[in-house]
Amino acid sequence: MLRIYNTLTRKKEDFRPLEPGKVKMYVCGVTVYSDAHVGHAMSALVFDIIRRYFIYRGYEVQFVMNYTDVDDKIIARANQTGADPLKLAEGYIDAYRRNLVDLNVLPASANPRATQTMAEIQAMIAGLIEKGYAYASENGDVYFRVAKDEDYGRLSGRRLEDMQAGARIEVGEQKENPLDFALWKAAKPGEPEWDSPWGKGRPGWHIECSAMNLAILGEQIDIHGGGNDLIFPHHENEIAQSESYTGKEFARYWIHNGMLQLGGEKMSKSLGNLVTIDEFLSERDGDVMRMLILTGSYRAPLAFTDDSLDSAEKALERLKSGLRPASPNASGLDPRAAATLSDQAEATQQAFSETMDDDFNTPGAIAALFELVKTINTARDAGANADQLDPAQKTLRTLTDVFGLRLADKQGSGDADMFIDLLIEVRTEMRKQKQWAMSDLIRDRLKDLGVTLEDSKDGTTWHW
RNA sequence: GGCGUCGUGGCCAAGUGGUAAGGCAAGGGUCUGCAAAACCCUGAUCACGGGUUCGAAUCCCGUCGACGCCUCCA
Repeated sequence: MLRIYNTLTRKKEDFRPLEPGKVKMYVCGVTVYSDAHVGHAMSALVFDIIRRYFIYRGYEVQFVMNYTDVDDKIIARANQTGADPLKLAEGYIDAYRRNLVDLNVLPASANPRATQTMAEIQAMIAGLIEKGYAYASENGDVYFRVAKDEDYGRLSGRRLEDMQAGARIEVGEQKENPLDFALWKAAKPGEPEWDSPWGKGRPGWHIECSAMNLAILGEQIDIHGGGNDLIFPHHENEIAQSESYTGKEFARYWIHNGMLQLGGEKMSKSLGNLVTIDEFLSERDGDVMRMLILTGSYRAPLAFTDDSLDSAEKALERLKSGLRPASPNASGLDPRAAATLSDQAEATQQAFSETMDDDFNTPGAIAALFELVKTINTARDAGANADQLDPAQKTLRTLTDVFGLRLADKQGSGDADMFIDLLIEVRTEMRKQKQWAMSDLIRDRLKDLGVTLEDSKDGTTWHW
């Protein structure tokens, strides 16, 4: 039984989908007003891994991730640069899409955008007004009436009374209660605007997610995810809107990833302590970021440092070592010794699932994979041939696929392979004649070109 | 101040009642012409102080500390 830590109850709970065998999940995407950073990558990767695990377990997964393509920051940014806000957003959406591809994140079932969900958003706002959960102010804003929602605050564990103290109404807002939040914002001059029953304007931030969920996934979903910085107010408000509108429980399980830390602090656009995904990928492979996340637990803060990345990179190499081919002249193991390979493969597969079932415990699951790697390497050293290694290596490949790791060699154009093989063949002859100096030169020069040779008593292997 | 998460070997980190997985780093060794890789061996009593229990890293109370949210934020 898969167990998930539910932010709503602060407990691990058995996962029971609304519909057997199917998972509806929605993850809050990004507001596209600048380049995405590795913190966004973390969130995308965490939920990609969760999604892939559901698929591995045989679920049919509907995965929706939105783009917030109209909001204050986008408008502010556009005004600074003289660009059109919607075009600006479009550009950043394209960039983020490319980032996700580079990070090997599976494409979402749907990527709704605020600007393309306008009808649904307005319908929902109108419904909320009708039910008394929202009101339009004189200036054309529409606010959600927090006091009308008895269990407001249940996700973030806050009580309205506690929050009243520090809350203030900004100049120009016409709220009944300082904690009321905007569903619709009246347009100011020069801003993107849409017609509505309340005058020209644009949606507030929270309503788009509620409307998109309703439009694409329906009134109830299994899993709602996002960074834990969204718990309040964003997800709290989503619950308030959706449940007030439909009268039904919105999401069964709320999953939140921890924040990526740079210099001991949360990486964020407002703090400015960020590394963009593009910057990261120019330095290291996307697998490294994924591995970093896998070696930590998704709910905890994660340190993004050179040391932690180096460590992740090495760990990745270690996983890859399990996939290296048998030695060219392997003599083969006796059947009994070979059986330990398939035994371990089976044990690993089981340990993998058991561990992952416990709230996606990736560090534990990775540990299981390392055990398999060790068994494979030991067997290879002992002379296992390709056929004997195959089942265990297939298992390793399958399970690393579940994590979305590509484990690809650095380059490997393919065309060079035959020449490298030829060089090795020649070098092997030289080594037989003890021409060490020339043999070492070939090895060194190939190393400079990124090709690593490894000699063993059973022959020479190479990898990029 | 309120709400929440957390504090395990040099670093990262699993483990939520029965005497501490795994990775990285370090040291020693095997293999090897050398190198690399791989393999083997070596290390923690779990922030601190109380308490519950036959028994606690694991439950309870307190202290200290870190981080997140309480305004936009993955």
